[in-house]
Amino acid sequence: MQFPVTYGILKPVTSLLAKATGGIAVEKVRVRFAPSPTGKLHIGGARTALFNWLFARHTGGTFVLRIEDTDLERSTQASVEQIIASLKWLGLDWDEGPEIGGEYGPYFQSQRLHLYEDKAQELIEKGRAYLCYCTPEELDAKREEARRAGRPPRYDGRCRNLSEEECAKLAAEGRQPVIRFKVPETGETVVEDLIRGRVVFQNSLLDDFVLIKSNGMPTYNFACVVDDHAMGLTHIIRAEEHLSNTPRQVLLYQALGYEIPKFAHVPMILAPDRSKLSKRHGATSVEEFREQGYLKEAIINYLALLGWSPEGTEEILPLEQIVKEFSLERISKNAAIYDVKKMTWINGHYLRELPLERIVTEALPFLKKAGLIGEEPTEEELRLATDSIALTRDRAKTLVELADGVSYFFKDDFTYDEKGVQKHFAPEGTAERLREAQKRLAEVEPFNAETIETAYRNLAAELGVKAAELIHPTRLAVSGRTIGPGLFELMALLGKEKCLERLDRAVRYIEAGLPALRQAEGALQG
RNA sequence: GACCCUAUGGUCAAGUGGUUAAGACAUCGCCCUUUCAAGGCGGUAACGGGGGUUCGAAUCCCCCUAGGGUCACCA
Repeated sequence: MQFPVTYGILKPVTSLLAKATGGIAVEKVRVRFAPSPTGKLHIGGARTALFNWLFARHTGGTFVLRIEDTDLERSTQASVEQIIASLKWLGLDWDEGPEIGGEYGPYFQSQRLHLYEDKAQELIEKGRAYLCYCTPEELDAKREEARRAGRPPRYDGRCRNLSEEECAKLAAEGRQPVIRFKVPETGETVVEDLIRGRVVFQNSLLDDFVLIKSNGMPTYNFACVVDDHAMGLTHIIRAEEHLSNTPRQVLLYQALGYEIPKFAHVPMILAPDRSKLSKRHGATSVEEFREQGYLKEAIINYLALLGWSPEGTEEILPLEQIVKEFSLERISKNAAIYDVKKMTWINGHYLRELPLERIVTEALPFLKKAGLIGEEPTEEELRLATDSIALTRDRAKTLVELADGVSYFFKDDFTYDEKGVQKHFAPEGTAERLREAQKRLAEVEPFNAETIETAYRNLAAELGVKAAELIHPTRLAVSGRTIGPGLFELMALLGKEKCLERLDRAVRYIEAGLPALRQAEGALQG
């Protein structure tokens, strides 16, 4: 095993700030998000990152990003890039970490291996750790045996007191040792958690866990402690799944003579079936939600509300407000089931409240994907996109819906909504009325929402029908749909020429296709 | 299985010994209306169960139950 990278000063400094008032030393907050790059950033991870980020921004502290890539099998460069891209997209910027460095770097654990090696060596010298030559196969067998006998599957500590000769003998067999921590056999370890309070664990229940694997890589619990200390972190805010690991880490802090940071274990986010989030629950990664047309504002806002609550009753909160209000005290203790419906509602809110240009920018990729505009949109396409989105965004909940909702402004070859045809095209006299409307429309000048509406209302009066009887079939004729923006604005944007064409097409459609449809219906009813 | 955490409507969640137990999403109804949204108004719906403590428990304690988490050379 080699340790190719040298890193700078790893000083365990906790920057102290003397408060202007009274001279009380106040520790400057340093927190981190430490994902392992074994997949995309899922919403649980994003929420943990968010809470850390919020806490840092609220307190004027430092937010560190550290990549825990010690699992050689599962870590990938692609995941690193994915996670970084998602964090950036969400706007969760870090003050130290990959791409920007910092004085406590490097920020990839795979580049800090000799630190862990040193610390493990130190523990061995202190008599707090030892070499263990048991093979994974032997351990598996023992675990299995213990399980069958109904005993807890703990490591039995058989290598705890190996002599040098014994070690040499086992090494000669070609065994690669791991380094294990010597857990006290008695006593208890207390975890003081900012959210859970005081949690006590019996040391006798813990076994001698591995610090350094036989391939030279550190385990999570070890690397985590070494780095959290080396990076001067003051608060460890992470998901509750780590609470049970914390006594091991506390033991390590003590053995290494480190000051113990403050812990805050935030509740987990569960899938709707109450189980841990996984692929089978549909979209769970930030990237997937993005692809489904969610805005970062909505995701952030929703995630902030999962496990944390503002003091007031308003739930739609701009990020600045959340930063201002955020506090660890208001984080709840119970796991939360995420509810896409609520996030979708929030998304809809931002879709109609954010500046139009912003929504257009966000929507463009979706319009391209839907084939509505080209890779390099023309001036004309951009104008139409902006205007159609302005008309439509109030009714969309996601960018995907929005792109779908404006599609008929860009494409002529839409089909008519089936139920709409039965309801609005089938009635006797519809073709005639549409023909009449078309004629009337041809004379409307200028062609704007107001003039169109006047023409329609007048025509309805003359024909002695309700305006709706004209409006509904027209909507279907010009958009293929029964729902959408106000018809007159829609037509104005579409332009006279297209409206006339589409009305004509509808009339021909009704005249050609509907008799057959009516007959079929008659046959069914008769 | 052992250990740890948690427990207020379908979901999020306020609440820290005395409240008609907030609010939001969802859902239902009404209004507005050319449709659909949005918006407005209103409705349905909760303290898991059992023991204590107390004049008084959603709030404190114990037990049970349920859910989740951890028990790896994964993180």
